Amino acid sequence: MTTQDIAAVPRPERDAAWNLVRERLHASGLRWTPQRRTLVDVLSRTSGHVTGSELVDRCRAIDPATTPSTVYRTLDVLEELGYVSHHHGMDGREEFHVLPIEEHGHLHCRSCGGSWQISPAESDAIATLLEGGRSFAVDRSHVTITGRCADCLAVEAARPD
Amino acid sequence: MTTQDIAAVPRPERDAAWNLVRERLHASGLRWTPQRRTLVDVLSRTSGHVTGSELVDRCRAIDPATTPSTVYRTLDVLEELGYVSHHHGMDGREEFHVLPIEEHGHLHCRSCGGSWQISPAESDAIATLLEGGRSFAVDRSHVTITGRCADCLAVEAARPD
DNA sequence: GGCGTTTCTGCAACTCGTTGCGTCTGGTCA
DNA sequence: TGACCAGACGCAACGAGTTGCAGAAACGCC
Repeated sequence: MTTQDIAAVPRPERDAAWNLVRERLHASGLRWTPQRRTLVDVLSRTSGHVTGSELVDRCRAIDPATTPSTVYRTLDVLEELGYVSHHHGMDGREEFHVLPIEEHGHLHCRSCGGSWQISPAESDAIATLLEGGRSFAVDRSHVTITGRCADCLAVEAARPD
Repeated sequence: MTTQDIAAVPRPERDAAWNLVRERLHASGLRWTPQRRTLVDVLSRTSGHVTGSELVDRCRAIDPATTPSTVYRTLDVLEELGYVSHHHGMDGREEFHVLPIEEHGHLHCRSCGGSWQISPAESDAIATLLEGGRSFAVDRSHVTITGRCADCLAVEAARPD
């Protein structure tokens, strides 16, 4: 695993955003260390969802001395700065979502494990619906709904079981 | 396999429902063992939400020889029979919900960890909203929305931070 | 460049939950 | 009553993630 081949994602603003990480850390009195650089490096080449252990693995590919506790602690810091967000998948594993440009929720298929985004408008509608009757502020970026996707439904319907 | 058989059971007959567990197991070619009796015993005296490890602890209080793997495997079986349902809390821990009389989702406060039920009507509205635009069958009993409850919001508002 | 402060790291130990495997036993049939 | 066998059990090892602590090092200051 190396610098080049990961997803050919980067929009210009995205790299710019990542370059700001160091400054943001300094501004908060936090430090810029080789270990954090490694993780930011990995994250900057990642799009969509990754689990915590996947990130640990990718960091180890760059620096084999990487330890899990450092990665998870750095992820906490980056989450506080808004560079990643996390939620728990169906199996309870942590899933990190890199650079949430806009707040959105997720649909999660419990059969195939697939994941799709819920549009901000839909998250908003759900939040409004629930907030209407009670005093509760819905965290719009944490809306995760599980069920079964079209493909898995088709497979199940086809199988007489 | 669904919750349908017990969904119609009124609350007074809850104990009766548990007495049926043995028969339901037999009907499925499964066995009634002392370990399962212990867990069913614990569950029959539990309402609302419990974590897996809490259940292990309570079983150990009755039978100190209880092992976690047996408890979790039995919970899987009971979930398949519809006697419990589980979802993952904010911290990724498993949370079991005993005897889901009707399908409902949850509101979860990320500050205090509190949990409230979402009415079936609301779960339904959310499901309808999401299923409208796409091919996806929402699992209505797994709708879990996080945010902050009124109390925690008040506390945060009061603190100048 | 050297120094002091404070954050961060790495390790080890821990929790929660899962899985593989050999052994045991509940339930059935003769 | 005894034998059989699939299902269940207990153990041990594992994976993901967390935490406490002692030592390392980033960074501001002189």
